[in-house]
Amino acid sequence: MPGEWILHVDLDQFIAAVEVARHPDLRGRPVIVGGTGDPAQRAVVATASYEAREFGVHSGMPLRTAAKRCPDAVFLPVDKPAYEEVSQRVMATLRRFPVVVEVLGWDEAFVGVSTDDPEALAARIQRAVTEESGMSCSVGIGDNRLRAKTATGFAKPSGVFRLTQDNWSKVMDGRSTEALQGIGRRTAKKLAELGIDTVGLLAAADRDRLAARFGPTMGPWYRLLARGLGDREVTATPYVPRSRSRETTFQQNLTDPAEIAGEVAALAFRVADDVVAEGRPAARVAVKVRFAPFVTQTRSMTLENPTSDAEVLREAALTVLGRFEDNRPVRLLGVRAEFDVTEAT
DNA sequence: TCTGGGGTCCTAGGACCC
DNA sequence: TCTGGGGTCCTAGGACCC
Repeated sequence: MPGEWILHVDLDQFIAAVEVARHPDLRGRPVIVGGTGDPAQRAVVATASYEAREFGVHSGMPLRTAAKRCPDAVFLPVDKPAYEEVSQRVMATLRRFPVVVEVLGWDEAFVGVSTDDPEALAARIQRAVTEESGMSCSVGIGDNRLRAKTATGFAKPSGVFRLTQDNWSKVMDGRSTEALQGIGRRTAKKLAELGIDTVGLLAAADRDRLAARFGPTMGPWYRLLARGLGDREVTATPYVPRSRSRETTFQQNLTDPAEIAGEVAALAFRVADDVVAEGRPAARVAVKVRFAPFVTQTRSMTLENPTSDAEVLREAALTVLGRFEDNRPVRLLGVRAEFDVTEAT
């Protein structure tokens, strides 16, 4: 009987790769994609090519900072439709194999498969993706989702790596807890304060102590993560979104209340379009305000009745906006619609 | 680090109800 | 009701991921 495997397929430097594929003269040069492509604007790096990463440029970094670190880089605007198109082509390639494909985002997917030779399948997938879309990808092989996804990190760029119960401890125990998907900088720091600064120590940590510090769900879950345990299920069932949101950071802070209200109304209309497209009514409306210098607050309300009506959503957003008391300059505004979670059968 | 945009899930306190 | 315990909803915020 062939073994059950999970492959995590992750496109290398995806956004930068799409740009290089259509501008071949950029190959080998530091390419940085983000915002409108103007490094003087308030925006951050969406993706940097490996050449740009050599200069310490990474995703999430302000474009301004990226420009200082790598002044010779080519800066390009984010072109969502272009990335979506390439992404769909790649996913179609994956679906052509006798596997279950679960799409996680533009540039990654889980593949569930029954095979005796996952490495051979990974290599075939890499070849097919490159031939059909010009993208290179890395593949993590695991006996569950967590291990497959973690393995991908060791496969980059364009390689294959297998992580299972057999080698998890050997590979992971000595690493920082931040190497685990789900543990970020903040949690790693809190863990370190408890004397837990490696995956191995977290795997052996006391359950009750973790629960006392991080809550009954998160505490014990961190311990499972450290042991490499997790879900094995891969499903092709389309994901049902919980919310839709739109937000904007302004190049200049807003101070005029009428202008702020106007922007919130405009965002509410955009969200309403998304709600209509989703085909399910919104049950809740939230407004997010980031005041200068960088203080973020949210206010929200549950609607009397779920609705897709743009006017009702706009009214609700403005009502919620009225509940903010701060009147410092506004750097960002956002509107989110939340759907009721319907019980799937 | 003068710090985007679009998401998800968990926690915790108070309201409210029985 | 000088007052318990449990369940659930609402709201705000935190953390994380790509």
